[in-house]
Amino acid sequence: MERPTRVRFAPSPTGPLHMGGVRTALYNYLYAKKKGGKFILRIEDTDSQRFVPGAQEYIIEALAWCGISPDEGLDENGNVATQKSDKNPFAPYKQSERKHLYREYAEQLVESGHGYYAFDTPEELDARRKEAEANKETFIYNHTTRNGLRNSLTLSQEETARLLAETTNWTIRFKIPQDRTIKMHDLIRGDMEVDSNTLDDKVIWKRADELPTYHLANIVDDHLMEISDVIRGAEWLPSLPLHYLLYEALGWKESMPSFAHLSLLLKPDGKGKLSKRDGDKMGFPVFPLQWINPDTQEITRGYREDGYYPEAFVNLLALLGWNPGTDQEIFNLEELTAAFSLERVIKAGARFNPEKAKWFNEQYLRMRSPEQLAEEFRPQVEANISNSSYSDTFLAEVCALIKERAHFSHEFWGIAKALFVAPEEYDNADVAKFCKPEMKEIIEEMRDLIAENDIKTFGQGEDKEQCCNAIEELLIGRIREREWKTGAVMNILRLYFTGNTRGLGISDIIYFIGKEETLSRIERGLKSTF
RNA sequence: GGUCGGUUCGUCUAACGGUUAGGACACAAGAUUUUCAUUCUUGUAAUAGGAGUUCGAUUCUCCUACCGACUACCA
Repeated sequence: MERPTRVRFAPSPTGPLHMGGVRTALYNYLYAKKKGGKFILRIEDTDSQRFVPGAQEYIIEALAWCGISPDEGLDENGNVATQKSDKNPFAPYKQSERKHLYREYAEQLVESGHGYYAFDTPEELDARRKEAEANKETFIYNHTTRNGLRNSLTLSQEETARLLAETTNWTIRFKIPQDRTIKMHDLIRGDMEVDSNTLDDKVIWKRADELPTYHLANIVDDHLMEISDVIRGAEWLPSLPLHYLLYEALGWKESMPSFAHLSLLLKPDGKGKLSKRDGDKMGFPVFPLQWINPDTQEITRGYREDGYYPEAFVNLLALLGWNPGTDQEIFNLEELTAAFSLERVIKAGARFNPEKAKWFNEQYLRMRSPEQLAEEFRPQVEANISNSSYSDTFLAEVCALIKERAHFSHEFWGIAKALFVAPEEYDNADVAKFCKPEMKEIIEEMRDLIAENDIKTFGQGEDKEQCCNAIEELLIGRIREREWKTGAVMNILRLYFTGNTRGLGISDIIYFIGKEETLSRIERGLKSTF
């Protein structure tokens, strides 16, 4: 029986969305699109203690930047939907606004014997755990211990009723069945089984804030929202047996979604999973967007602000733990959708490699047209030159020349600066190396050669290649004729043009700066270095 | 400690039980170039260890080691 594919990404608004979270969202999105289904966003804010202002907005913005916007969950204004509509039939999509729903199911579990009221305080439980630890035992809140604890199973009906009415710190726990082997299936990992006696009677509802815990809210909402497949991080694998039992106890076993658990993203070096600190330490972002901590105003860098294209970010994330089985590495979102399958998701954790991330961006940068790049470049030019009036064509031609020298478009100014402004100083080591006294006359002759000839440069009607070829023939022609060393001559010119002897080609520079500026820079160089 | 998951070049990964174990990033060398970068060519480099099943194991089973997650009235 095929049912419509409906998957959800269900983050908790406790801070900015980590790149691992974005990957989970991406895989959900790809899976949904591949199957012609729906990708749903649900905000899981059942932890009133850990709510962080702005986190929810951050999540929405990050998904939008990546181009993986949800089919359901947001209203026309881009906020989490609270009202039912054609687009959002299961609204609200935020658990705090669904809180009235959960208690009913928790009570249902108590009535059917799958749950009970527990009156233990956190301190009491903590003491029990410490005690067990001291005796080198493991404290499990289950059939071996629950009968010795304060709950509706051990207390009289009257006492239970009294505590229920008079106190507010009780919880509802799920009663894990005894001596069961729970057989589970994961779309990525295959079959697994767990002995129910190793499981804890988890809290599923808290009287203190009248909110469910993750486990209950998650199962109830996935059921109510008719979720067909749950694709989530591997950190949830240990709770899968509990979730199986919850579906069973609620009578929803038949419509239980299938599960897929994604492996974690690991640190580039060392041990453990990728964390915010690694990014700070090693100089790469861990978050899609910049995040400003509302309490401390501390700024955490993001891929967007670091100059990554969203396409590149999505591409590199997709290949971290999944591959198409071919040598293709560059995919746009449509191609990813077509190629994606959970069967090819890797079981092992993927170590993130910042170097490869840069390579991906470089690939996308090269795919962009000179005109697109010019748009990105113009603000840099304007920031460095007041009243600049360079044409789109000029900037586009510059971008075409320099695009292969950059990983990011924000590097453009640094690479192309010499095409806009004369160097302010000359590299001392280069001067010492190339500006030998005998070169002075040679450079003067080159200057005169340029001055005496009709040199076509940008905007003079001919295309760049023709102009540059002509310039090169003129200069190299003379150098050959006089049997000078090409490098010795050209590097001095480059030094005068750019300030050092590394970088752009001489004829390209002359083409862009024009004859007048060329002569002026040579003149100034001659005066300063001999 | 307990439960669960994982393990192929430094990294991401490919390989119906039969391959000289392939590709990419990074690195190195060479070629090209007026320099740098690009580009091209080449190279270094891996099946965690041990048993077993099999004619044959990276692939299947078990054990060991290591790594990770979880072990909250957090998600």
